[in-house]
Amino acid sequence: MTVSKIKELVIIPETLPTISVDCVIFGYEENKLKVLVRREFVPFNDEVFLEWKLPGNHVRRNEELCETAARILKEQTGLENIFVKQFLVFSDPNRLKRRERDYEWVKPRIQDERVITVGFYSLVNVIDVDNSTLVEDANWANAYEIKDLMFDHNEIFDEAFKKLRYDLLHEPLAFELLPEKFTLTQMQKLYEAIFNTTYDKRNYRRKVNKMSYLIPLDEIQTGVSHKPARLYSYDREIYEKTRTERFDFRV
Amino acid sequence: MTVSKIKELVIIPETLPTISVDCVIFGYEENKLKVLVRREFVPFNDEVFLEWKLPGNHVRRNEELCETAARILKEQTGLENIFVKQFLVFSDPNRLKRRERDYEWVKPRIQDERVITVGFYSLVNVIDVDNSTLVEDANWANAYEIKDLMFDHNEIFDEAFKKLRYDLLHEPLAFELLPEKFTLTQMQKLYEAIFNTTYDKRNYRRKVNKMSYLIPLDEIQTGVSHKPARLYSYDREIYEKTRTERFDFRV
DNA sequence: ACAAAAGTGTTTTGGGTACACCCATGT
DNA sequence: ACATGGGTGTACCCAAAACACTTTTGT
Repeated sequence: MTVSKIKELVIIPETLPTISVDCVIFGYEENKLKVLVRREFVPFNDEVFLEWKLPGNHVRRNEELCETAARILKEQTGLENIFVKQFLVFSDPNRLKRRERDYEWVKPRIQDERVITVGFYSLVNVIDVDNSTLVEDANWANAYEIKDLMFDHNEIFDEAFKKLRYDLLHEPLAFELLPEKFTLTQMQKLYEAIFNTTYDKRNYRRKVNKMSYLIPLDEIQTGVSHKPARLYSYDREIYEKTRTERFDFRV
Repeated sequence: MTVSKIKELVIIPETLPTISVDCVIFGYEENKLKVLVRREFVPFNDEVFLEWKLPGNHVRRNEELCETAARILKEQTGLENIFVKQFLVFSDPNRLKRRERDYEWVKPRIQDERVITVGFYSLVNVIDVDNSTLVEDANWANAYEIKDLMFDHNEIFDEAFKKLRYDLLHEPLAFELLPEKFTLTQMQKLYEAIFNTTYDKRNYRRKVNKMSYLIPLDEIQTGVSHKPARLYSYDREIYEKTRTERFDFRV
């Protein structure tokens, strides 16, 4: 049996040795911005440390990086067809060796001591995530209270958050985190959660009312004990047709 | 003699097999935006094709990606301490195989058929480049007339140009392309070259006069056959102290 | 009736944009 | 004297920001 024959039979496809993808998965739930972190038990010096890291994985030989990111997302949340976006590459030759116990933990999991990682971020609506498909060691942490993460993952998170905020002002990303039909107040609260601020309701509405791709539906909220709000939906086609270079989503 | 002993003696350090850096080196000369491209002679089917590509290189085992980019810049232009910035990763598994003759050419130069490349861009003032240190096969091409490049390099160039324009509106990058002391008209012409447009002189000046880190010097142009212009310099420290999240360089 | 969120207009302020003439220098 | 680019001010319009009350529903 040749080596290539053996390779074909191996279930886990071959991965590239010195490159990986790490994902910052942002979630939105109860007007709060969350981030998915994974718990790991790290044995070191006869102790076991409870640590947290971002989900990540190796890149398979025949996949694009965004496919790696989509795969990580599926593994962690069960969701498919989710928006993912690369934001920065982290290439410090010592990035895995900043704390000895982290490196001891990761050593048997990598093929080369040098691993360059490409950071991706992703947006999911937490209510779409079936808690049974969320892997057991995953946890939705408050984005404003991220604890110490392993390796350079705090840095990766910080860069992802910066990029998320920038992109939200320049692309219609918010609709990845909103339900199909949403109220303007829901949209406003989402921006407030991500930018950690508050906006004036009237000014906010004046601004978003200029967006032709925000479609007011002939439908209102039901089951709320106050005046029901009008529902809106996002029309991607209108956005694609009418977008201009300089447009931004700032309010 | 052990393998590791041999490795120590090899002059060219070991490089990572599946990752490379490609550089889009922007230059500015005579109010024109240029890009450095390399000429390659590509033998294929008993013919020799003259082709062009972006400069690139493998990543050494102990260097950060930005060090790889700086090394490429030094090799191509002789310049050191130049601004470089990563902008996007290109990971199409077939990116080297889009044209058969390109792949035949590159095959003996790579360690693995799959190479993911990280795009960096860089800014140099072409008059700083000694033509004797510019490598022979390099050429400053007009950024608006880029010919067919090898592999996915047209795509890499397009993305670099997009990112350059974005960054120029949000960071004080222009000063990387301007001489130490410059006139406001020189600065305006630079933006006009990069954005391929023209601006109103009075409005442009009103805008840049609000930038506290643009220092008017007690010095004017000499040797020009018209009213000599005032010279300005850029004060990085003032910029760092006074920059705000939302500021932009749009005019 | 009350609680809770929806929905709506006006004023002020500052920035963007459009536009034309005189000035200082070298030849 | 002339050619060349340097340098300046004003008017209009629109967007940003600050600000408070009425409406509709469920309980």
